[in-house]
Amino acid sequence: MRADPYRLLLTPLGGLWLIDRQPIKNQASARFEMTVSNNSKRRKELVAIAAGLFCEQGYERTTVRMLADAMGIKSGSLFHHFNDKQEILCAVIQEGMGNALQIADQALAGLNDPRARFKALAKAHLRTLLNDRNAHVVALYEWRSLTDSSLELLIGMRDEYEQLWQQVIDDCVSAGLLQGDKPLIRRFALGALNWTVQWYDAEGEKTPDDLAQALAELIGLG
Amino acid sequence: MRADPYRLLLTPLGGLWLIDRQPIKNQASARFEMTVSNNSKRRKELVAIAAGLFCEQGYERTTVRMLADAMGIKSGSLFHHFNDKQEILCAVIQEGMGNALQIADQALAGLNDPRARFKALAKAHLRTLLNDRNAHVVALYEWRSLTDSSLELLIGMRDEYEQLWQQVIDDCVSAGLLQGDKPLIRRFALGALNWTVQWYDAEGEKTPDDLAQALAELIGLG
DNA sequence: ATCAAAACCGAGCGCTTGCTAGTTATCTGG
DNA sequence: CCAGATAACTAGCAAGCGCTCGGTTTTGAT
Repeated sequence: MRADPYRLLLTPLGGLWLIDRQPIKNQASARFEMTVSNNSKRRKELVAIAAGLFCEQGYERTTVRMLADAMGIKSGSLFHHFNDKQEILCAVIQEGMGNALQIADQALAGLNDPRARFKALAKAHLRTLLNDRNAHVVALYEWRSLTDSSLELLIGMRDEYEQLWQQVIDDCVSAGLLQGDKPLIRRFALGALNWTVQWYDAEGEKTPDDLAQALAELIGLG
Repeated sequence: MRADPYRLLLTPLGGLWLIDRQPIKNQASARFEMTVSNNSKRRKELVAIAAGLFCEQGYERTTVRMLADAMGIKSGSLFHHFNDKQEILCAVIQEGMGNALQIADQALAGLNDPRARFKALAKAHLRTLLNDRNAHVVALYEWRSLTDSSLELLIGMRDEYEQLWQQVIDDCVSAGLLQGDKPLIRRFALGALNWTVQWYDAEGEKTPDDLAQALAELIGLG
């Protein structure tokens, strides 16, 4: 599963891209089968703190002692909440992905016009990407440290999200608003959007919505 | 310098994006001031091997013993060629960046038409990105493990490359071929292109040139 | 053939890592 | 007010880490 480093990559905004991967048929939505060992409120706080550290320093360079310090506990106590360090990483990414899926669903609800759906999805994408930035940056950089089973869970969520985008783009092509290779358009669009995580300045003048609008205009969907 | 994890990110294709960073004025080209301690042929081989391992496993998870094994030497001997582990990482990224700059220069030489220059640069970008993929993936994922001085060197090269792109895009806007915020267009375009490193399948039917052409068409420069 | 430089080896030091075990403190519902 | 569950602490182990160092082999120009 980890053989080819290029073929499987986890992207911000919960995008685990696996080339030519068929969506798992009829699988129950991954976001409702959270079989995490512990879902307490305290755990959520800890996950948020971990997200910050992992984002800042990287997963491998963040020691359990650093995590514990930031959480105000001793390193041993950490393992009361999580079975191992990797589980914390998984929880961080899962959190970000879950939010992304939820927000995308909401954004599309009730919209029918392909152009409007594209814009709404792009805005939702950037909002969640830049809002849960810690989690998405961690997802981008650190997915390789996940165990196979964690990866599997997250890939399920990725597939869902990917489907959402592909449908919206397919509809735009069907309506004659876009032309070209449909999966390729999805990849270019998500590439442009995901890349914002690398340069977006929250203090700057442009809002995430502005960026989404600008991208739509660039590809003739303004 | 490492304070805000969002503001400074190293991208594939030698893009170290630093928000609103002014290009260093009149600085001698970084690619000719290779003040590396050792530039032997053997070293180049070792760097290529390291690129593969770093790409596959990540920098932190690749131990000096793994590197040495792959190189057919003992771990102690490694430090005859490099002062420390980080220097190997820097060398890997530097190699990729150097090639990218060289190829981009060549691609633009003699071309005047803005549209042709855009396409040529996009093609050069993808060719080098997917050709030196190991190095660029490492640059994307592992830049945070660089020391400040290594980072400084690479940022110089990044600035050069960034300037190249901005000029080509500015010319397209001036010629009326594109419209919108010029730096934003650059970022979207590079985002779409750089993201290919995440999903491109060398065995597939599309060549890097095909992808560059498809992107040009998507934004109306076909 | 010579010999200095370059490359490599073997052994291991000092330190950090993730994680465990056994124990204590704190909270919560009946 | 107490019993049980949850949370945190103390102390440290075993393994692995980057890296050092003195000595040996290989290489290549003369």
